[in-house]
Amino acid sequence: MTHESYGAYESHGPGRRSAVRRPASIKDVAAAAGVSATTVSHVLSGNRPVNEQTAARVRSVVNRLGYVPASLARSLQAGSTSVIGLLIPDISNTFFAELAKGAEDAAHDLGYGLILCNTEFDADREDRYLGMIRSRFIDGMVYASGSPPSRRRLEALMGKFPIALADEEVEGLERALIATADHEAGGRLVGEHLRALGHRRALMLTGPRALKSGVARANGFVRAFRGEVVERAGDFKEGSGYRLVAELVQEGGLHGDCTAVFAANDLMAFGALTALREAGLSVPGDISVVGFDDIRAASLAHPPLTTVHQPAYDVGRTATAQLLQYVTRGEVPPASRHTLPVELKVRGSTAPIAR
Amino acid sequence: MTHESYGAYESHGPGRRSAVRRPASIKDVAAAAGVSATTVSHVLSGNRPVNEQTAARVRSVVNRLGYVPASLARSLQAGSTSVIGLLIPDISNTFFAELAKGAEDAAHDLGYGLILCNTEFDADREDRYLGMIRSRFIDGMVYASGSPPSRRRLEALMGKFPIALADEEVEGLERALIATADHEAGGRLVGEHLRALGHRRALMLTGPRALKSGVARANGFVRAFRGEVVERAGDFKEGSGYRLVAELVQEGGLHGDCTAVFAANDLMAFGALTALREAGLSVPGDISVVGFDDIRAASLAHPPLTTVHQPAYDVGRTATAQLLQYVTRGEVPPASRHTLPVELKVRGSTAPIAR
DNA sequence: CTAGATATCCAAAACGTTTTGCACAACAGG
DNA sequence: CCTGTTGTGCAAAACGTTTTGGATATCTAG
Repeated sequence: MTHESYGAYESHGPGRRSAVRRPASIKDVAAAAGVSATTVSHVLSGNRPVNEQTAARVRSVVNRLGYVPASLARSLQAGSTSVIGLLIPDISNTFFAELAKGAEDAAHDLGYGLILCNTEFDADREDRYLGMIRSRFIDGMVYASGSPPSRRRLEALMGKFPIALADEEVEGLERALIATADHEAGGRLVGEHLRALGHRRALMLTGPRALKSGVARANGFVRAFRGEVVERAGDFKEGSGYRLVAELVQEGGLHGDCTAVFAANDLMAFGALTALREAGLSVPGDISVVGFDDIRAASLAHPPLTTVHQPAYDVGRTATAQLLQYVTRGEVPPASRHTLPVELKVRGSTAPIAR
Repeated sequence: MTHESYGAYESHGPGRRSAVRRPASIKDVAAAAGVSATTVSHVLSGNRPVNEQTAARVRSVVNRLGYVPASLARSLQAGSTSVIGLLIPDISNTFFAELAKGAEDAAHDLGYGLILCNTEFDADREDRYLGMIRSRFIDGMVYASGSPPSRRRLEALMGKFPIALADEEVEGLERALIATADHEAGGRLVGEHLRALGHRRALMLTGPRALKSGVARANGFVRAFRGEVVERAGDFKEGSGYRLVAELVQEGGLHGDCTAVFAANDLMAFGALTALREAGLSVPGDISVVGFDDIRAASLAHPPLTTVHQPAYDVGRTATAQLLQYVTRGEVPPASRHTLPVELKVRGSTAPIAR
C-alpha cells in the first residue's frame, strides 16, 4: 500500500464543524510550520537530513493538522501505485478464495494492495479490469483462469505490463510467469488409484476444452488409467456435473458400464454425486467418484470425496510473490514456471470394483 | 473503475523495440495531432464540442499511439479514485467470500474497483488498510467485522470518511450505515426449533463476546429456547468448536446433560461434529447440532447441518450499494440500517430428543 | 455595417506530492 | 585569508490529467 499514516487525523483546536473541509495538504503543513513543502517532505520521508529542531516543529504541526500525505499525488510522482489486481472468475469458489488469500498475503507482505477482479467469466468485465493495467492504475496483474476470449487480449498486454498467470496456463502464452499446480500429476494419481482398485472403464468429466489445466488433468489420467475412458465436457460448475451424469444414467450408459467417474473439479463431482444418488446408485458401492481441488466441502461431503488436493493458497501466493519481484524493480517479468505439487486424498467415495 | 480504454495499445509504425518506452501521454497525442492537450481531452471526454474533422484526426493519433489516459492523474484532478475497500477477516471463509462477491458486484455495477483487505483479525493489518482511506487512496470502505481494537480507530474515521458496516455492528457505532442479517431472529428460530423438538438444555458456542452479531444470536436463542443454556465462548474457528466440545465431553458435562449444541457459526459446528463423533456420540441420535451461516459445506456435511441461512451475498451487496450511493455524491453517509431476513434450514443434524 | 451569438481552440491553473539543483551560512584546514 | 566541506533549507520542475476563462474567427440578425 505505502499508504502509511504519518499522524493522527484528529483536528484539535477551536475547529468549528464546517460543512466540508479540505484535508490538510503538505503546503498547509509547510505554511503552519514556517518552512517549505520540500522540508516537510524531507522530514517525513527522511530522504535528506533536516535540523532536528525544525523537524520537531514540523512533526508537531503534522500531528495537529492530522496531515496524511495524499497517496494519489505520491503515486503519480512515483509512477507506480503499489496496487496490483487479481483476476479470477469466482471468489465464492473456495478454490479461488484460497488462491486469493495467498495472493493477498503475498501482496500485503510487500506493502501492496490487491484489487479483486471477479469476472464470472464475463469477457466485458475482464476487459474492463484489464483496462486498469493499461491506464496504469495497477502495477501488475495476477491472472487466474479467465475466459478464452479475454486471453487473446492478454497476449497483447503480456509483453508490456507485468502479468503473472496463476493456476491456469494460457494457450499460446508459454512465455510468461506461471505458477500452477501439477495438474498432469494429479490426473495421473487418480488414474493409478482407480486402476489399482480394479476399474477399467471410467467416465471423465472435463472442463471447457480451452483450459489447459483441465486438459493436463485429463491427459495425466488417461495415460495412467490405461483403460477405456468416456469423456464429457462440462463447465466446472456443479450443475454441469449433475446434468452430464443424469443424461448418461438415463441413456443407461453408466451403470454396469463405467464403474468410476473422474470429475475435473470437486464441484462437478458433487453434481455427479447428487445425480447418482437420485438414480439410486450407491457411491462407492456401485460407482466410485473422484474429484479435483479438495475444496473444504470435499471432506465433509457424504461420502467424503476422494480428490486431488491442490495447493490453492500456495499457487496464489507464489504467483503474486513472483510477480512482485519484478514489479518492485519496474521490470516486466521473464518466462518462468513454478509447478507446485499436488496430493491424492483417498476418502470414502472410491472403492475396489465390485465383481 | 473509470479506467476505460480509449483505444488499442498496439503501436504500429516502424517502432524499434526500445528498452523501456514511456507510455504516450496526452501531450504526445496533442503534439502529434497538432492540437492542444485541452482539445485532446475534450475529444475524449466529450465535455465540450470539437470540430469533427479535428476530432477524427485526434482519434486516429490516439489509436496509433495506443494512448490510454493515466487514471492516476485523472483521479488526482478529480479528487476521487473510484475505488473502495472491503475489509474482512478471512476471504477463505465462504461466508465472507460470498459477501465479497456481493460487494464486488455492487462496486462493479457503478464502475468502482474493490480492494480486498483481508485482515486475519490482525490489528496492525487493519490499521494499515484503514490508512488507505485516510490517505484518500480509496473513496470509501465496507467494513465487515474487524477486530475489537481496530473498531476504536474506526470511530474516529467514521464521521470523516464514507464507511459502511456490513454483517457486523460495531459497539458504540450505532450511528452508521449498516447492512446486517437479522442475527437475533436467526437465534430465535434456532431456539424455537430446538424447543419444539423437546430439547430443554443446550450448549451454546458463542463467538468472541465483543461481536454484537454473536451476542444477538445468543440473545435471540436464549429468549426463544426458554430452557437451560450453557455458554462457552469460541473464536468462530473450527478448532475452537472442536476444543470446547471435546473439553466438555471429557468433563462428562455433555452427554445425558445437554441434548443439543448451538454453534454461533457453521465452522464451529463442524468442529463440534468432529469432537462428538470422536467421542462416540451420534448426531442427531444422542445430540442435535445447529450451526449458523449456511456455508456451502453445511448441506454437504454428514449429517447435513441444520443451520440458519444468512444472506451473505445480499449483505455485501447492500452495504456496498448503500455506501456508494453517498460516495458518488461525495457525501458522508448518514445513519441507516438495513436488516436482511434469515432462514432456518432444517437438515439432518437435529432430531427430537431421545427419551 | 455592426453588435452579438456561435464555433473552435488554446493557455494556464489546479490537483498534491517528490526530487533536483542551488543558495547561503558556518566552519574547518591550509 | 582563501578554499573546500558540511549543514540547512528553498524554488522550481516534474508526474498527467481536467477545467476554466479567454481569444480569435465566422456567422447572424438588425
